[in-house]
Amino acid sequence: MTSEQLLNKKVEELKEACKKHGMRVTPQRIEIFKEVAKSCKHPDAEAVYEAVKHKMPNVSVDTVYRTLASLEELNMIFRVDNQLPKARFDADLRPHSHFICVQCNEVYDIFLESDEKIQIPKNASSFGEIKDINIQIRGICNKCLKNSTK
Amino acid sequence: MTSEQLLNKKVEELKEACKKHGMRVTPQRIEIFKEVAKSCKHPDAEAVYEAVKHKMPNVSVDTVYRTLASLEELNMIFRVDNQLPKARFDADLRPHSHFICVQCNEVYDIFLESDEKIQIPKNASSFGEIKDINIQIRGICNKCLKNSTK
DNA sequence: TTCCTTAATAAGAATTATTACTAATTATAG
DNA sequence: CTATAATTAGTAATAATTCTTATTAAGGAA
Repeated sequence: MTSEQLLNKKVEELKEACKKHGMRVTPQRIEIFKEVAKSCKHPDAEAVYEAVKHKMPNVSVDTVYRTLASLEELNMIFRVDNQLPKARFDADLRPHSHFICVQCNEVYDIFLESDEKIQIPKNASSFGEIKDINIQIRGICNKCLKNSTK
Repeated sequence: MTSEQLLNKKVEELKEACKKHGMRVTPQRIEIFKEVAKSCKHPDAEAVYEAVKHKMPNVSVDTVYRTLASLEELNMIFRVDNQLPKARFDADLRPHSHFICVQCNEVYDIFLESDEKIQIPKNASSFGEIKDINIQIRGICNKCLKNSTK
């Protein structure tokens, strides 16, 4: 399946999710979702706004923030846990972790190998009902390492 | 060792770290650090400010933010990865994870049992140089679960 | 001890990210 | 076709954090 087809499939999922929750399928919603879904950059709200503006010059900042929030409620996207001032979004729902570069703030996806499995700490469930688990690895990415040795 | 003694020990560590890095030991630094170190609440900057104000009524918001940042540089405290608008701080340097309640935003420490070990995803190091790893479990804490069934 | 350099602080203004509001307009989905 | 959810534009509010400038005080030197 090409990335184009994969994206279309995700858009279809979004449409269904909207209908299921009595939300209208609007071009803005589609575009904003596609922007997050097609990027591996884990964009922030501003980046999404800038990108969507190319296709829809009239889109408003407000719509982007509102839409990102509703896509999150639909569980079509989620926020990446980070220590940065801006929220970063991810539309890849497969369980995975993130490598966050402390220098350039780039966020990379880390997928586990087939024989690996995310380990939930034994006594985690003693604190309450678990919804999800997030793992971030912080460090300096290869790109930044390369630049600093120049 | 009492918690009082433990706190004093940590303060001594801070003083040494300051000297080592050519940073002055100021009452504000001590107080702000103690406030984070003695709490298990993972306070945000505002909470630290409010608490410190009781002892030092003239302390400024700015000093709290600046000091928290420099304590972080000294590796005496760190930020808890979260999706909340406010940064939360932790002075417990022992490796541990966090349970974050999505309802009340409380942050609980999760320590691994002696036979457990944090698993770093195999291909994490392929992205760059790893500095640290963070695990958050998101869910609804026992307190909130109890309140919602009432 | 006193002096001196300069790091650190206080106070409040400024900035940044995000959210909210208004009212008029658009366009989805039944 | 129609009811109304969603959007736009523009502005305002808010919340978290950072900057600016004058002042203070830590800690080394005399």
